[in-house]
Amino acid sequence: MVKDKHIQIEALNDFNLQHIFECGQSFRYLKESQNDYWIVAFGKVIRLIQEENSLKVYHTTEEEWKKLWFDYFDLGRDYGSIKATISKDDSHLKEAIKQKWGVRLLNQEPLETLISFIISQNKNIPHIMSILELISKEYGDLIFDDGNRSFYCFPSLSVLKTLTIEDFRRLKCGFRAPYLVDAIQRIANEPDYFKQIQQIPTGEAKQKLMEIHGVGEKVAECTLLFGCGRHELYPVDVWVKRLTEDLYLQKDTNNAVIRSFAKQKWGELAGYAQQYLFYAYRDRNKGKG
DNA sequence: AGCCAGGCACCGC
DNA sequence: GCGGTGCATGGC
Repeated sequence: MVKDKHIQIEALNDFNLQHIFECGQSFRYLKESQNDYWIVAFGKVIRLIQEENSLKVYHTTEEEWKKLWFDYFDLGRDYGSIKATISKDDSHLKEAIKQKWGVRLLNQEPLETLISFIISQNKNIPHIMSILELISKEYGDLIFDDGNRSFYCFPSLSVLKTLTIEDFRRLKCGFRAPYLVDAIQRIANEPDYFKQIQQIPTGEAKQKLMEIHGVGEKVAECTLLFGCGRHELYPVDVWVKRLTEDLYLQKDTNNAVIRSFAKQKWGELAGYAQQYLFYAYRDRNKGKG
């Protein structure tokens, strides 16, 4: 159906485009049709078409796939064994994984992840996506245009650091505008900010991110889980709070207790458990408040 | 029309 | 430390 040049990836396991992109971890994709997605990251755009266990990837090369996208999709990891471990003796996870078997934790760019989750507070996913699209259209480079579809990359730090609170308000960020400016200024003013984050223990990295005005525990943990490879984190938002209380604990449990429960139950794999549970539970209950 | 959305800061105790 | 409240915006 699409005649352009592409590369072919074979023998994929535990991989489903819809599950990966619609589980709420990433915001810069466009669903062309079932099993056919455009993805914008790393200043590039690719189109992925999945059939069973194989994938056609357009607008990339074998080298680029190995260098960027393989790790982005976390393909070096055996999700079969992760799923077996976290769902052992756990009927809730067994059920969530049965429904959302193809989720993978994407290794996304830290800065874009942080900005995305600062914007995410008190918003739903479609609105987060539209704001990120606005920011990219206005301040990112046009990276693809075939007359039918066009895509803009997420702006670089050097561009972002020139934006003011008023700019972000104009981009519909509302009360988050000063948060975004504070985050960007701190990162721009500290050389290798995220390199440092990568090198320190998770708890310290979380504290450092929380120095940013407008970054609390949840945004810090989402940044670290989805953007810095800290797959042991179990970010507690309203849904995760609700589902953990509902399935495992009891109502009105303190968030710190929820996090320590997850750490004790799933250890280094808590982030995977969080994502399967979050996606399945939200799907099942959305609209019910 | 009013309520809600992958929270957070700020304010009273 | 904790619980309550306001916050910009858009979709329903």
